[in-house]
Amino acid sequence: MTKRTYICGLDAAITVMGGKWKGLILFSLGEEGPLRFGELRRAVPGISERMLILQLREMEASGLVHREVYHQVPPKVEYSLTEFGSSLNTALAPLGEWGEEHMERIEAIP
Amino acid sequence: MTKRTYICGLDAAITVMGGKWKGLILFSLGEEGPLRFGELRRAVPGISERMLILQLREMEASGLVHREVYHQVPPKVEYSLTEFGSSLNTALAPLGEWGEEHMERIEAIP
DNA sequence: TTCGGTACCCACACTTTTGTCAGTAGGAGT
DNA sequence: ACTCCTACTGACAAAAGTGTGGGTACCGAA
Repeated sequence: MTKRTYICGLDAAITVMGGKWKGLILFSLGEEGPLRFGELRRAVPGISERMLILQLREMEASGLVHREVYHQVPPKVEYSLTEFGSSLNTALAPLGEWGEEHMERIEAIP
Repeated sequence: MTKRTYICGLDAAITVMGGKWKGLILFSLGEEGPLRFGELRRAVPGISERMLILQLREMEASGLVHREVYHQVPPKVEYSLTEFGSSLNTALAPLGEWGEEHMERIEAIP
């Protein structure tokens, strides 16, 4: 949130995909296409409703995801990746592969 | 730090490169080769000594960086990427490029 | 004897992030 | 009338992250 300019591209990228969850949300939306709130919640195990909403709001504000409201009862809201979000997702792919490859080693760290 | 298994590779990767700094440290070490503590501090603008040390300790424990002590006075300690750290750095490259490409858009977000 | 330079460590306080547990709207089904 | 369903919202507190200002050790130089 500091108004200064980022020191490099990686810095900027890390800022937009913030904490622990945004990457996973991006990943889920990329893999499974548009998802409604409840589906997304199930797609990202361990996240609380509150966290999911907060993250989605930020990602919407960043232009990473699109929020489509269907005026129904009970309510239905669908989240999907924008072009921007999709491009981030692509850039994130190698990182995901790296994680897969070194999964055992990473799990042994704590 | 939770002992459960990660839900995907991206999850695992995000865990090892933790917060805001580890990616930048990795990047600096990758670009400028082995660096001593003070040099690293200058290479990552805005980080405090305390943070740098904490992050380096964690990264050492994760096997991402190697710490080489030279028994001199005044002290000299050099940090460098391990193979493991280097591979993460490579996987991080596309993310850095993405950030560069969309820098303006990202800066306009807050 | 005092000072400079390097790489740290420690205690404390503050800020940000994350979790928990309630509660709301409003039409449909019973 | 009452309950169910979904997507939220809000208050509160615990946990994690981060900054600040000090201190330590060591040896050589002045």
